[in-house]
Amino acid sequence: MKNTRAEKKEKIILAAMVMFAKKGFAETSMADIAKEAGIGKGTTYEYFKGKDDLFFATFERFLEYSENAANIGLSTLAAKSAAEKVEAFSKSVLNSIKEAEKFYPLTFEFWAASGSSKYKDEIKKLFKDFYRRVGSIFADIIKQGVALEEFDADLDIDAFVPAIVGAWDMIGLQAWFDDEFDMDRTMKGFTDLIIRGLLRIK
Amino acid sequence: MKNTRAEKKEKIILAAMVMFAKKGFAETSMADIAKEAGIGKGTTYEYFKGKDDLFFATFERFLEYSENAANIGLSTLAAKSAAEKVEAFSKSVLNSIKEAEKFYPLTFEFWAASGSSKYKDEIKKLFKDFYRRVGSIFADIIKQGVALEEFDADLDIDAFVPAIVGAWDMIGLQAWFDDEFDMDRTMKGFTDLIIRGLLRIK
Amino acid sequence: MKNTRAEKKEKIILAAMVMFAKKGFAETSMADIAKEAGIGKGTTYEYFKGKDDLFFATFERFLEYSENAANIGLSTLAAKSAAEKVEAFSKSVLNSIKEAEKFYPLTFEFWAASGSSKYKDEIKKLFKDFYRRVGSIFADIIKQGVALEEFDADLDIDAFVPAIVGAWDMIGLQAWFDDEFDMDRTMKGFTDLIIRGLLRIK
Amino acid sequence: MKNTRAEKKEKIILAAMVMFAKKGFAETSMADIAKEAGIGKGTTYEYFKGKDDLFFATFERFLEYSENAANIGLSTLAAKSAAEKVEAFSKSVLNSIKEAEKFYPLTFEFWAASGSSKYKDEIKKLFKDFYRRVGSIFADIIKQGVALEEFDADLDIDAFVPAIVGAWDMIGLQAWFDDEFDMDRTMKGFTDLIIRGLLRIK
DNA sequence: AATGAATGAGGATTCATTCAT
DNA sequence: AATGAATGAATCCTCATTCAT
Repeated sequence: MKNTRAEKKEKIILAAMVMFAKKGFAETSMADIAKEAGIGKGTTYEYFKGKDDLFFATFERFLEYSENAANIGLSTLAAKSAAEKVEAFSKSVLNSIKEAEKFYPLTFEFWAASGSSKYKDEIKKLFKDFYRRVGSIFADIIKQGVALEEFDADLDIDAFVPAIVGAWDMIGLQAWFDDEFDMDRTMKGFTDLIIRGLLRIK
Repeated sequence: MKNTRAEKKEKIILAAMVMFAKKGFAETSMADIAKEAGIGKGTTYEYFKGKDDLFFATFERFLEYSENAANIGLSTLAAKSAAEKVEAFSKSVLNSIKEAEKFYPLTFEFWAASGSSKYKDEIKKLFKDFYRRVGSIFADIIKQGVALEEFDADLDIDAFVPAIVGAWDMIGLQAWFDDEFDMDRTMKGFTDLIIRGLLRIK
Repeated sequence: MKNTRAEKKEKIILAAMVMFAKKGFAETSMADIAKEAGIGKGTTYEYFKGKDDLFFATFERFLEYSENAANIGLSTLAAKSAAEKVEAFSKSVLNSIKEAEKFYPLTFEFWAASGSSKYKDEIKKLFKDFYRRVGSIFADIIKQGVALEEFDADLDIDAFVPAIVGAWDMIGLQAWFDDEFDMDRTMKGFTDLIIRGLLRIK
Repeated sequence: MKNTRAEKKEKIILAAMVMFAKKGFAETSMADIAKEAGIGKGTTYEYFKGKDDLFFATFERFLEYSENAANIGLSTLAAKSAAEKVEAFSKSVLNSIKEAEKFYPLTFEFWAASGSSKYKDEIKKLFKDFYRRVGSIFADIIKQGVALEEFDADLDIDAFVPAIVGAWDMIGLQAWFDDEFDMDRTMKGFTDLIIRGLLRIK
């Protein structure tokens, strides 16, 4: 097989994600990553220009995962009513949060990097686009509900959607801080409230 | 004046906040901070054990500010109805976000530090307590609304409140990523939706 | 053709000379040389033990060139008087300096290597022998002039010849430092002075 | 005493000269220099921006020494005739070459650096100016001889002076290559020849 | 109390060399 | 024979921290 190169690159990215999540970007040495990847210290530089470059690659991979998770959520919407779709999408989001839980600190690293790293501008832009895209997926679901006259037409959908998307992210964050935090209950309670707010008032 | 010592300590903390917000924790050198504070490099060590210690002090100061902001929000609730209180509190939160906008990247640093720094456990705990406290303030407002039979009694208030509190934080985050982000509109739209969800359905 | 191996070795040596002249020994990487030679990075090691070995081969080639130049100068001495021979030899030296001008920095590298490289002793020895040989060629010309009673018999020929040979080298060096340096005029003026010094005083 | 700083800087420059002369620039590590100077590894960076910067400082110091040597030679010219002055100056030059003998390989390093180092342009310029200045000192001596009608008026002094100056440098170089090289005899023979060439032919 | 000169641990990176293909 | 992917030794440099003044 000849795609060894791509596979090895992937292996390094994964090792970097593991280490960055565990020790943070600054505290992780290139040697740590090489060791985790099971390769020589110099080999990393055959695949990435340097630590910053590798970090950025890690970020891109992270966004890809997140994006895929959102799309998978979208694909599972066989639900009948709009409210059920909202509920289903929320559950899917929750699942992807849970899956990525181990890597949650990575998110912090990327957010922090948007404030100070060499690639801060690119990172900010990619985050912005990402949140917009996810928001737009969710907004479409709601807009369908409005079209079906299930949800109220007076809502400023594009306004509150970013807040909801953000709220989801923060459920993961609070779970990170609080071992007793009940993600399921919070997600359910929040989704119920949102749906109550969305529904047409007869 | 005798409280010079406390004042100087304060000055150093402030300088550290400025530099950490600008360059991030790892990229900020103790020399940077001393320079920003207008003192000698060695002096910092007369007031703090080391960089980590100073960072932690910075974090405590940050939480204090945030806590105060929430309390100030609380103190301004002269509104009549519960819905108006929710609205007023939201506005107050928005104001404090706007005020702290320049320091937003600091939040990233603290979150990131909860994942890897020397004080990660303390930071996680303090964050957890902070979010719980803010949540509890807001939950009380809603509970009053329920008591007044203005809000629905079936709501699982403690469940969704953390999500709402989180959403507020993320409004600041998205504004950080997106220069065109309209915080006012998002906050208003979100608050309206929440209130619709809270109100008793007659 | 069967001498491919020797040709390739030659190609590598030439590539090394080009790169060493351009970037200096230390700054030139084996990859630079391989690229310049149009071969694979590992191939160099099929022909040379390592970088030092290749450098030494480069030095030997350099001395060969220089030696040939001196001999060619010698072969062109059809001039009649001894003074004319001195003049003709000087001109020939100047020509070879001009031809090698592009490679002048190489000389520095070899001189420097005589001070610190792995092969410093060999290099010193070869340089010594080289200067002695060139000096001896020139000394013979003068001695012939003495025999013909054209030059003064009281001269300590073997004493000053090394200085003259050195002076020629330094004409190249000063031209390297000084773009406005007029090599022709300097060589002519110097040769005239030397010949005046050599001639018998009647 | 407060000039400790300048003294320490000097100490580092000296240590660097010793090490560069011994191992060459590329092979000398900053640790080598620090050790030779008897200071900590990091301290060097308090006084010099980096290795290149230190090297350049070393070069400047080297030129200063050389310049002083030439000027001292000039100041000792109490000789009567112009020929005696030429002789005296030559001797003085020889003395300074002998004194600097231990550091001779340093010259190679600087010459080599003029071909490839970061500061190559500055080094080339300083070398050019240096050789011009030394040449001009020597040319003045000869011109005085011409004015006194001791030396011939037909000589193209500015033309051959650089060659003579170069020859002096190369006497040191050949002594470096050849342990048996007799600097005194070469210098004497060369000077005699030059003077013969300079004198008016009656 | 305040300072900044001195320090050395630590880490990113380069590159000569090896070796499996 | 030719290659280039892999390696780790080696080194420059930064910076948190100490300490003499």
